[in-house]
Amino acid sequence: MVLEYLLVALCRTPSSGYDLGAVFKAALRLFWSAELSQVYPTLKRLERRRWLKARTVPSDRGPARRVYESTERGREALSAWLAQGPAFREERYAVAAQVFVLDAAGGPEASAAFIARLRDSLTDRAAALAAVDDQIKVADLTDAEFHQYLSLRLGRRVVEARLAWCREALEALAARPSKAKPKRPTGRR
Amino acid sequence: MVLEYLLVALCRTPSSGYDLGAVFKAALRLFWSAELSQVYPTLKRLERRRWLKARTVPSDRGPARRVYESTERGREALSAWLAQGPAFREERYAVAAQVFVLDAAGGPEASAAFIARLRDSLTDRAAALAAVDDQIKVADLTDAEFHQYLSLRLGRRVVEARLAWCREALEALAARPSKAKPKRPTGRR
DNA sequence: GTAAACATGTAACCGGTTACATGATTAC
DNA sequence: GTAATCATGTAACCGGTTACATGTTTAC
Repeated sequence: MVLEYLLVALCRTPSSGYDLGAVFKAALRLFWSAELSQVYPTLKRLERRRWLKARTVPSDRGPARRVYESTERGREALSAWLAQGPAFREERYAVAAQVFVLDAAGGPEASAAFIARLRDSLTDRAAALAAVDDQIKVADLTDAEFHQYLSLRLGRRVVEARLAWCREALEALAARPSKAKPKRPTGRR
Repeated sequence: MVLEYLLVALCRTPSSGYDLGAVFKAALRLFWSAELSQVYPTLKRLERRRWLKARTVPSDRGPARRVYESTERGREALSAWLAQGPAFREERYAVAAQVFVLDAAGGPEASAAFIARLRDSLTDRAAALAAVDDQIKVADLTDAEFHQYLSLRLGRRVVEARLAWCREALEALAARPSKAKPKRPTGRR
C-alpha cells in the first residue's frame, strides 16, 4: 500500500500526523495526497505493525502531539518495496477521459473552448512549478531533498507535456475541415 | 461520476456491458479503466436514471446480450458535464511518489537502477503508442475517432515526457558528487 | 470576542477491486 | 472432453473522502 510506505519514509524524520498532512497538502500533492482522517488511523496501524514507533510530546501551541518515527523494520520494508521497482498501477486522468469523449461536447468550438480552458489552467500550474524549480540550487541538496527535487522535475515535465498537447490539439482542431454539414450532397460551386 | 458519463458517451453506439468492458481494457485503459463487475451495476443504475435504455438481444455465440443505448437525457447530462470544463481531481501516480522517497532505496546505484527499469518500461510503452499513432490517417477520422486520437496523442506525450525525465534524472544522478562518505573529514591530499 | 492555526481523532459513505457463481458456444 | 471466449451478474472487502466531534493557543 503506497500510503503506508510513504508514511514510513516521511517518518525517517520524526513527525506528527498533522505534520504529515501538511506534507501531503504541499510538496507531495502533485502525485499523491491523503486526508488527515486517513493519515491518523494509518499511523496507528503502522505502529501496531512496528514499522513506526510513537511518543507523545507536549506542543507549545495546541494539544499534545503524537510524534512518529520509523523503525529499522519499517525502513527495511520500505527499501524492499523500492527494490521491487516501479509500482505501475492503473492510472486515472479524468481530463484525458473527457477528451476521449469530447466529440459529445457539441462541435469543434466546444472542443476548442474545453481545451483552451485546460491550457490556461496548465499554464498557471507550469509557471508555479517553474518558479519553485528555478529557485532550487541542486548542488546544495541533501540526498532526500535531491530525490524530492527529481519528483518535482517529473511533475513539471508532465505538466509541460500536457500543455504542449493543448497547443497541438487546438491547431489540429483548427486545421480540421469544418463539417459545416451541407444540406445538399456537395455545395454546388 | 466519471464512469457514468463515459458509459453514456460510449453507449451513443449501442453496446453491451461486455463490449464496454473491452473498450476499457483496450483504448481507454491509458487513463481510465473499469472492471465488468463495476460496469454491470452502473449500467443498471443509468437505466433507472433514464440516461440509458436497454434491450435484450440474442447472441449468436453465448448467452443473450443486454444492449444499452444513451437517451437524449443522458446525452444532455454528458454535454453539460463537458461544458463545465476540465475535471481536475487529485492525481495519483505511484511511481512519482516512489521517486519522492527514493533516497531510501539505499544509494545512488539503487536509485539509478530503479529509474533505469522505469525507463525501459516506458520505452516499450512509447514504442507501442507510436506504432498505433503512426498508422492513423487523421483526415480519415470521424469526429468521435478524432477526439479519441487526440487522447492517444495526449497519452503519448505524457509517456514521452516521463521517458525524457528518466534520462535527465539518470544524468543528474551520475553528475552528483558521490557521497563516498569519507571516514576522515576530508581525503588528505 | 473571534477567527485561524494547531492537534487528534471517529463514523458514514462511496468508488473500485477481487473473488465467486453461472451458463452457452466454439475451436481443439 | 476441455479450454477459451462470450455473457451477466453478486458479495466481500478496501482505500479514500466527507462530515462530524473536540479542544488549545495565538493573533487580531
